[in-house]
Amino acid sequence: MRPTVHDVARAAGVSLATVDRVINGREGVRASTVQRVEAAIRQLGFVRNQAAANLAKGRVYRLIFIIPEGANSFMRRLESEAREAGRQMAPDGIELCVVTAPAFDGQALADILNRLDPNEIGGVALVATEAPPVRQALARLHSANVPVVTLVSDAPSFQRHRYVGIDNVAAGRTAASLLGRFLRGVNGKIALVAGSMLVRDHVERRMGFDQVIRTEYPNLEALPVVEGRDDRTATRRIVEQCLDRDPDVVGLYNIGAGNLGLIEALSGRPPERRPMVVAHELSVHTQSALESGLFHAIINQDAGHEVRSAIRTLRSLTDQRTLIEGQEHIRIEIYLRDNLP
Amino acid sequence: MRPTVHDVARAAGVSLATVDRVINGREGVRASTVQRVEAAIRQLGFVRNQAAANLAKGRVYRLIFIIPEGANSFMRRLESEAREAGRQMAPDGIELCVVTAPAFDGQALADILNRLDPNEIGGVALVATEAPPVRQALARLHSANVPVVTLVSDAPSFQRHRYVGIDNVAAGRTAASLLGRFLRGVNGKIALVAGSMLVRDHVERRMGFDQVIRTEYPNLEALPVVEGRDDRTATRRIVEQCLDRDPDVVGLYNIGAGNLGLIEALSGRPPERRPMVVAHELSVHTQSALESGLFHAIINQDAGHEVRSAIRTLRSLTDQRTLIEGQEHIRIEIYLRDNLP
DNA sequence: ATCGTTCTGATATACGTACATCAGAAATTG
DNA sequence: CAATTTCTGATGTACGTATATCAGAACGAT
Repeated sequence: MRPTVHDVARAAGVSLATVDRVINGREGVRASTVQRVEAAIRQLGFVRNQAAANLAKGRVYRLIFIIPEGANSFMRRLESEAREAGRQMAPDGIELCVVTAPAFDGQALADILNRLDPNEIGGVALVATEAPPVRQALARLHSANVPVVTLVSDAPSFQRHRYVGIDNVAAGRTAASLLGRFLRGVNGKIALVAGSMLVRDHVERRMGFDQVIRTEYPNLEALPVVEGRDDRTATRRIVEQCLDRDPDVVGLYNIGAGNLGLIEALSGRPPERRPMVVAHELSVHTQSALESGLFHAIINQDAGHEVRSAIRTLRSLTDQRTLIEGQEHIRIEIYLRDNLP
Repeated sequence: MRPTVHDVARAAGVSLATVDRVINGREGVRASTVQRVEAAIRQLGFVRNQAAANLAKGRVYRLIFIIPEGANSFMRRLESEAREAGRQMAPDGIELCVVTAPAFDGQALADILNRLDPNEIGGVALVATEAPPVRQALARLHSANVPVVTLVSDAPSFQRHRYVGIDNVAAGRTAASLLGRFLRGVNGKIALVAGSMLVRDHVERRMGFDQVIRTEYPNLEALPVVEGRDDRTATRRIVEQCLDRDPDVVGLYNIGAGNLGLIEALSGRPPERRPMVVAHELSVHTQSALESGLFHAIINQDAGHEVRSAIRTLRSLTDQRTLIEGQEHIRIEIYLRDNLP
């Protein structure tokens, strides 16, 4: 049986109340006594039983998840995973509140953050837009000691405790390596489609992609990015234009969302005139595009994993428990037709 | 606040004791009363607070992990992850006991299983060798209602509650697709190296690999498997022989362990005479082989994830709680130099 | 109607921790 | 040395559930 506060009290020769004061950092204990208690804790290897503590406190971890609105299927996935996780975690005293915010709208996001009462909440996870009001709102939460994690996309200026998401530069490099390897011995151009180059994760992916293509695949040339605003019809149109205009396009990297439009554009072309395609985010659509050979690889980040990792991170921040680092690392997943889940 | 047993008792118009009898399936309650209580539970949406229940029961989940001995670095990784998880989970009332068994020795494994007292343990996770005594030992545990999960490799004849590991046929297919794509337009042979074709996961990977190469890459021909018994020097020797003998070898798939020997064999050859290489399991060695360009892709399963998934699965089997399926799926991870963790 | 069963209620204790109260001991001050 | 102030101990209650005991109620059978 693991040692309890009672054991600590006995070992230190003090009362339960004193042990409690020491453990919870309350004042009114002489320094020398504190030392005796701490020595006993170390010696016995006492670790607080968090479940019992939560029970006694009647604690609920009230966590807020803020996710962009709109048709972006990854964000919708993230939202539904968050709601699902909220349901699953309720018995463990986690109350998860999922909120949506207008996409790409820094002020709206900041308003939501500023309306949060630091005393009422146990943590915030958000997909952050990079804008001054957001930075300020995050700074406010930070100074009020509210645990905060950013999801999916990060910025160095954000005051947050942790970023939960993939390394987007590495993701771009990975896309380039896949296309480069798949197009071994082929000369030609690669079309790049993004949602918007105003979004940091897209910029970073682009950067990583260029690095690798330029230094390692001289047979390939990356064309300037065309923007589809993560929108189906817009993406379809620009992809069609791009492929029609330039017959040398042998590869395509879709940096953002809008995969539905991309699939439509590709299906409309004869198989021999389709490029090698790498896109992001697994969904029913991209998955069947992989299976049918329209897409050749998909780079994915696991939305469910991100949500659960964010929850664990926020919880451990309020509990001051240490995390299992390996469990919280979000992988850059590569899917071919053969290793689909 | 979530409803408690007290609320249920009040709503059903019965006492706390009766609610307890119903919830824990104890006898001594008239059928009509049981129905009233169950109705109240449904109506209030009562869910037992597992933390409080464990506290009251003083329950410890005593779990046994059985992992093969030997130099196989994936198994060592699995072992250390299990021990680490055991340390981390101890505060949550999980007592994890990690045991090693002689590799490829069905009888020894069965002996360990048969020595386990079903009343003393809360679950077993094991890397199972396929052999009759093992089957029987698993059947015994099964009939004693001990939760059991198999790790890494599965067999249809095993009586277990769940398999925690990757789909090895799909892993083989994935390896073939990678080599096929990377060797676009190249004619030649592919060397296959396995630990032993007596091990089921190796056989399955081989099967998946052949399926894809034969049907989709007529330019490539898979050579017969050579066995390196997951051993460093043996693997080195057979790889060297194989590459020297056959200059047409343009690709190599290492199905099992023994990556150190493979790396040595490859380093000893001039760069232009090295094949395209896909291997299994990420480690410091395979990782640096990827980075230096000796290996071109690695297929991995996350040992830490497998261990934690096994623990969650065993726990939920004794608690009768439902799992989050998405969290328990073990991915076939593909690593290139660019998406290393 | 009486007896013996079978249910049910009331009540208490326990798990490990948090937190509050109050009395008394020890240290510090004048 | 007395008067404070600061520290410590003893004790009780609470969280939500499990479990045990015992008395009494409702029930079935005779």
